Amino acid sequence: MLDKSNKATARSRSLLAKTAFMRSLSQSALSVLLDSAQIISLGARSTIFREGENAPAFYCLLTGYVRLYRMGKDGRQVDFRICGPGDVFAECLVSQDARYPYSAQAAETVCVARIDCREVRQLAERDATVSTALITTLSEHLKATTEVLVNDRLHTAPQRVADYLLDRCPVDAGSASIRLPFQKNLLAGMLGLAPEALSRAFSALRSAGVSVRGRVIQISDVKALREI
Amino acid sequence: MLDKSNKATARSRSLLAKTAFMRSLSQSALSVLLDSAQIISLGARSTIFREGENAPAFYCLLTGYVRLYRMGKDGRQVDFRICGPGDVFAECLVSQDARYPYSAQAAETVCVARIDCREVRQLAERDATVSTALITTLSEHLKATTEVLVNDRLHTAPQRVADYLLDRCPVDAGSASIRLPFQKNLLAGMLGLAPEALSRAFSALRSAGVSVRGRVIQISDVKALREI
DNA sequence: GGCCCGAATTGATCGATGTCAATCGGGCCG
DNA sequence: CGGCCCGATTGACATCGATCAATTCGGGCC
Repeated sequence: MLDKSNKATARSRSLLAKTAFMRSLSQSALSVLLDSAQIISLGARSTIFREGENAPAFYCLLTGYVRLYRMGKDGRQVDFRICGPGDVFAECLVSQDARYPYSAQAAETVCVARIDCREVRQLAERDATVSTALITTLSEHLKATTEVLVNDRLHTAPQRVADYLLDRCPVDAGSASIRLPFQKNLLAGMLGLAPEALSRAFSALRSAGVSVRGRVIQISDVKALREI
Repeated sequence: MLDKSNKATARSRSLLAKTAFMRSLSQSALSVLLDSAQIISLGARSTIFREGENAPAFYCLLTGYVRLYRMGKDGRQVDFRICGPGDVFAECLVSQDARYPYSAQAAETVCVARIDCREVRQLAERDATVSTALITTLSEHLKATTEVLVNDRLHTAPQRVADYLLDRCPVDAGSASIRLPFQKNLLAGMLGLAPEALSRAFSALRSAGVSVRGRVIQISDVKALREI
C-alpha cells in the first residue's frame, strides 16, 4: 500500500507521452497535461478507487496491470477489464459530479498518472486534438467491451482462451510461443472464468497442440487452433 | 424489405432533432446534419447493414426497434444491444475506412436517419458541441455495455430479468405494471438468454410477485423484487 | 367473435461452468 | 540447498442455461 506521489519525473513523462491517448495531442495540450498529471506508485493489491466514490480524475497506466471490477450484493467480485501499460481507465469525463461505477485495484506493483477530469474537459472545449483523442479512446473501449460481451455469449471457455492466444500470435506463424504478462488469475478474470475453469480450458486445448508451463504457452499448430 | 428513402420530412426532422445526440448540438451543426441526413423506412426483419461491410455512415433510430448482433462461425447469432427510438448506433467514426463490426436488423417496421460519418468527423473538428455530443454518446454506450457485461457475469437469469423490470419501475412504487415495448424474443436477446430461459426466469419470479400476461407485467411488491 | 399462425411456454435432457476441497508445484527467501 | 507459501491444478459435485420437441397461448385479421 505504499503511495509515493510526486510531479512527473522525466521517465514518467516520457512513458505518459507515448501513450495512445497522449500521443496524438497538440504540443500545448500535451504539456498542460504532463504538468498537471500526478504520478502515483502503488503496491500490489492496493485499491486505486472504489465503486461509488466521487470521481474527479481518470487514470493512465504507466507500468503494471490493473483490475477493474464490480461487486455483487453477495460480495463476489467480477472483473470486466484488465488494464495494461498505456491504457486509460475511468474516462468518466461526462457530467461533472459523476461517481466511479466500479472499483480499480493494482494487480501488482503499479505506476499510474492521475489526470484531472475537469482540466481535460475544459481543454477539449478549445483543442480539437483533445476531443478527438477522447473520441478515439472511447470508441476503442466500446469496441473492445462489445467484443468481450459477444465472446462471452458466443464462445465456450476453451474457445475464448484460444481466441486470446491467437490474438497475440503472429498472424502467419505455424507455431508460436507466448509468455503471459501476468498471473493466470488475471487472465481468468479477463475471460470471465473461474481460475479452475481456465485450467480446464488449457487442458482441453492440449489436444489441439497447446502446452502450458508456468507463464509460457507453446502452440504447435496455430492454424489448427483457429478451427476450434 | 421496402426501402423508401427521401429528404427529411418535417416530422422526421423534429424526431431527429429531439434525439439525445442531436439535442445538444449548436444551431448550425444541427441544421447541417438535419439537411444531410437520409431518412429511411424499413420493413420488419430487413437488414440495415451486415458485419464486415464498408461503414460510411452511422444511424439514428427514429421509430421502432433494431437488433445489433454478431454471428458465430456456426451461424448462431448473438444480440448484444437492442436499440430503441432516439438511439444512435454504429458510431464508427474513427478511422476513415472502417467496416461494421456487427450486423443490424430491424426488429419491426422501423424508421432511421442515416448520417455520413465523414461529415460528422469534419464537423467535430470545428464545432465543439459536436465532439462533446460524440463523447457523451460514446461514454454512455460504454457504460451501458459494461453494465450488461457485468450483469451477465454476476447475475443469474431471474436476477437479470428483475433488474430489467426494476430499471423501468418508478423508484418509490409499492407495486407496478409494465408493458414491454417489444416481443419477448428481443428481451431475451438483450439479456443474453434463449427465449425458453426467459420464460423460465419469469416463472421463477412468480413467487416474488411477478405475473405476466402477454406483454404486460404486474409487479405486486417492487421492494421485494429488489431483494432477489 | 372466431380462426390461425407465429410466439411463448413447458418438459426432458445435456453440456458447460461455478464451487468446494484436496493436492501439486514452482519460486523465493532464509 | 531446503522449506514454505501461494498460485495452479485436479476431482467431485451442484447448478444454470442451451437445446430439442411438444403443446398452449395470444393477437392480428377477417
